[in-house]
This record gives sequence, C-alpha cells and structure tokens, in this order.
Amino acid sequence: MTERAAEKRVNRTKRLIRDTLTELMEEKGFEGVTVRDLTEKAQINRGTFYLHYRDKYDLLEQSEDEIIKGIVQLVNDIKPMEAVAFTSQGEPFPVIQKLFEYFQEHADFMKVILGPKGDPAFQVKLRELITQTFLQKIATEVNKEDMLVPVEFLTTYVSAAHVGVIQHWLETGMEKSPSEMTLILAKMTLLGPGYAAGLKT
Amino acid sequence: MTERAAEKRVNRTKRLIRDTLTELMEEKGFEGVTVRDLTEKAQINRGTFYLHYRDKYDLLEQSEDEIIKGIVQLVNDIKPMEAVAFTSQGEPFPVIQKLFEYFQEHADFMKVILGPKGDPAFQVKLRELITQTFLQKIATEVNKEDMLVPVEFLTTYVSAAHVGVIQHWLETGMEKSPSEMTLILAKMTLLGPGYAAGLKT
DNA sequence: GAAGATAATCAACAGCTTGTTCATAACATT
DNA sequence: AATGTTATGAACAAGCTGTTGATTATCTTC
Repeated sequence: MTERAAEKRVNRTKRLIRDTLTELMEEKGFEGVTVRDLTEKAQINRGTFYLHYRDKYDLLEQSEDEIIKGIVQLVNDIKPMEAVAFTSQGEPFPVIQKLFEYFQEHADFMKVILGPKGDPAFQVKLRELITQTFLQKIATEVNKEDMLVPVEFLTTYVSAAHVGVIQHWLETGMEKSPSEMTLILAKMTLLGPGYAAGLKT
Repeated sequence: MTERAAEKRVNRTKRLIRDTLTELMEEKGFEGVTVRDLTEKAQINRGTFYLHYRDKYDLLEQSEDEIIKGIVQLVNDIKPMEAVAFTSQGEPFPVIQKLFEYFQEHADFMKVILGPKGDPAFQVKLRELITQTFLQKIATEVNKEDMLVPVEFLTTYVSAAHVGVIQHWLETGMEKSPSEMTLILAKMTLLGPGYAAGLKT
C-alpha cells in the first residue's frame, strides 16, 4: 500500500477521534473524558487510539497545535503591510477579521477549548501568539517614552481582552459577523473602553 | 468535646489539605493531582480526605467558593460611594486596589488557579463577578445611545483585560504594588490602550 | 484478481486510582 | 477518667490505563 492511501485512512480515523473529543469535552470537559468513552462513542477499538496517540494529553496537544499552526499560517499570508494598517488609521485591521473567520470555521473546537471546560494553557498560548504576532510589532514602532504604562501590561491587557471577547462571541452563538466584531474590537482598543461606553461625552 | 474545639481540629486538617492542593497543582495541574498524592504529601490518611470532601472536585469547588466569598465580602464593605468614583474622575478606584491586595494575600492559590494549569471555569466565574459587581452598575448610569459598542462586549472586554493583567501580575512575581497596578489599569481603561501606548500623540 | 503492506480489531494483562466500609486509635473537653 | 468526635489503618470491588500478541479488514500494485 502506498503512503498516500494509508495517510487517507489514518487521517480519517484521526479526524474521527478529534471530532469525538470535541463532542465529549462539551459534555464532560477534558478531565472527564476517558479514552474508553472516546473510543466507544467513535465506535473504534481502544487499541486504535493508542496506535495514533500516546494518551489523551497527546491528543489534546496535537489538536491544539493544528489550530495554532493554522493561525500562524493565516497571519503569515497577510503580514507584509496590512498588519500594520493599525497604527495610524482607525480602520478595522484585516488580520483580526481573518482571525475571526478562522475561529468561525473551527467554532466547535474553539468554543470548547476556550470555554470553562477547556484548557487554560491554550488560552495562554493564544494570548502569547497574539502578543508576539501583532502587538510586539506595534510596540517596537512606538517611542518607549510615550508609553503611559509598561509595555508588558499593555500587551497583556489588549490580548486578554481580545481573547475574552472572542470567547464570549463563540459562547453566545456568533451572532455578529467577523467584520462587525473586528470593528467593535478596534473601537474599544483605539478609542478606549471608557470612550466607547460614552463616558467622556 | 465542644463544637469550637472540633471545628479547630477540622479546620486545621482542611487548611492542610487545601494548601497541599495548591502546592501539587503548581507541579502537576489539577488534573494530575490524585487524592493519594495529596494525602501522602499532607501526611494524612486517605480516609480523612473523604471525611471532608466528596472527591477532588468537591475540594476544588470549596476552595474556589471561599475565595469568591472573600471577594464579594470585600466589595460589599466598600460599595456605598467609592465604587462609583470611577465614572467621572481618572483617579484609581479603591475597590480595584482592594482587589489587588486581596489577591496578593492569597497569591499562591490565585496564581495557580488562574494560571495555565488552573481551572478555566474559575476565570469565567471571576470575570462574571467583576462584570456583575463593577461594570453592570456603571453601565446602567450611561445612556445606551452613547454606546459605540454593545454593552456585553464592552463588559467582556474590560473584565477579560483586567483578569488577564491580574494573572500576568501574579505570574511575574507581583513586582508592582497594588496601587501601581490599579493606576495602570485605570489609565488603559479610561484613556484606552491605544492612547496609553502613545499612539495618538 | 491475487499478493503484500498497513491499519484496525479483539482479548487479556498488570498496575494504578477511586470511593466505601469496617474496626481501632488518638484527641480534647467536661 | 468518661464521652463524643476526628483520624487512622486495612481491605474491597470497580473502573481506567497502556501494553502485548494474534487475527482480521482494507487498500495499492503487480
């Protein structure tokens, strides 16, 4: 048998396992899921699971890495100039919108992994990714002297806020479109939450 | 034996169990901790654990509830007027500062529970508490028409940002004082992250 | 269509954790 | 010293884990 065909069969099984993990995490959270549960629900042999993953933590890690890889790729495809369209203009940054579209595409997994039954380490990873990719770059373009607060707290504030809003958006059924969400986030980040609340009229 | 004495002995044991949980979570995360680990490290009988807690999830829940209760009480002690000192002035709100002092006091537990090996549900609880306690009140004092963004996203943005910064502060060894942190958060929230970064000079 | 290779199944295993139940020991007040 | 409560110790069935060896199913290629 050639490799491609094997890959096909393997990948089908792996996708089945990962999708089942998402479903079960929704019910019981990651902790509550046993390999037995998973393989029974997926209707595969328990041995098959161990053929592809070391244990359930390995499965989670691989699933998360795939998402992270997707985001990194997505960002790399746009970077050249648009990523920095942020600095001066108030226009919604297209990279953030792409991010929302990507999350929408993988909504099932993202929702549960970022939710209250998910993996707190993933949230940290995601925030770090946002910091590294977006904020760090911008931070270097600004004079340190102009900063009213230490950079680390600024980047933490913004990335945590973004991830939080994304989580809430997923949790409440994604009623706004990605472009609407991008605009909402841009307003609050650029004008400030206080101004956005109408406090400074 | 009177109740007080019994309570003392029981509470000593319970505190021992909870402190040991904090230590073990730091190493292995909540998932990785077994009741056996816990009782061995605490040097108590495994049966004693089950005398006080249904299982390890019950232990976690009780530990979290105690913290939440502490925060609620702390907020209720101040509420009358100061809580709203926020709306018009740029001065650091004293309630937030109290919050930081409280977290500093319980730093060990807060650090691990909010960290990458912690409980994502607690983060959600904490954010909801902040929203209910602080933001909701403020939101009612503002004309809905003045809002540039839907209230839900505003409160999510601010509460997620705050919890994120608190987590980062704990993670990096609490080098700034509670009052410094309060000021930093106030600046970013009132003036906006963009302005605080020096983007709008 | 048959041979060969890889993937999936099945059953069984020791090892571990869990939560419970007894009887017994330690403890602090009166 | 007597009493009531808490802590200990040992033992139990039940469940999940990760591994192994043998067998069957599936797909490509000749």
